[in-house]
Amino acid sequence: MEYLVTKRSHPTADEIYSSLVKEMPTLSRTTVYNTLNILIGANIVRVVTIEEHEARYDADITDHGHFKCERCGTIYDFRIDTDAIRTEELKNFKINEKDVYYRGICAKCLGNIE
Amino acid sequence: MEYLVTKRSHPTADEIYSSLVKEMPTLSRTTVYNTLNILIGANIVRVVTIEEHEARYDADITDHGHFKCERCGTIYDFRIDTDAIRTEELKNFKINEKDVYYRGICAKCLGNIE
DNA sequence: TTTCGTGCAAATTATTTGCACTCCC
DNA sequence: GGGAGTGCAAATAATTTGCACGAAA
Repeated sequence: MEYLVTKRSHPTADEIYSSLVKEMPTLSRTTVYNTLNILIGANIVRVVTIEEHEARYDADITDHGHFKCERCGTIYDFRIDTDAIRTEELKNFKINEKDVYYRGICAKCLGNIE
Repeated sequence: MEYLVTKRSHPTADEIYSSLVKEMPTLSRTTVYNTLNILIGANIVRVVTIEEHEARYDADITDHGHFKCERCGTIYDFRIDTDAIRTEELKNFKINEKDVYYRGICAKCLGNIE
């Protein structure tokens, strides 16, 4: 948990394992998954599934979107005003969770191209 | 492709396979995946990754959000005005793709509970 | 003949599960 | 002792890949 909070990137389970196993040599992947699932159940951690094949984890559970640069792979957070999204079609729906994922090229990579 | 366009649900690769294999007994899963990937590459089909473990496919490539009912599993489309989402933080970013996923309980299931 | 779509079966990979072990009350 | 957290190794499951076959051009 401390790792997720301090490192504000959006690591995969494997990245978490690889980083932490250096300090805790006995750590196993199972424990990483177990712990993550507990944290998710407690609503302290969110899953970011911006990539199809692997889940990423985020200790920031406030409403915000994720942008993934298709060139450098960096994932950026951005604030969103979800209330601005008109959703008349979901008028009588109970919305528990909102995920907004954008993909494209970030400003840094765009600058490097020119 | 015809299947995806007529059936407006958001089937998984396996659902597509299972449905089509009845009409085309020689069909293989490989061909389903091959074809889907061609269609995705041609920007005719979008992947909906509202579920972690399996990809769903959508022949509607216009900007719209997806709502998944956690009770009945139905996936609803809803129109979104993506321009209404203020994204000053992505000012100089090139955005290629926008995915909006909501989860909760749909009106129909809410009605059944009471 | 060469190319392309197809299909089988094996490989891949993130995640889950079964089970055994240890630590701590 | 008993429960919880841990870790190994095997299982699971969606998707990809290697390869070979057959039709079409």
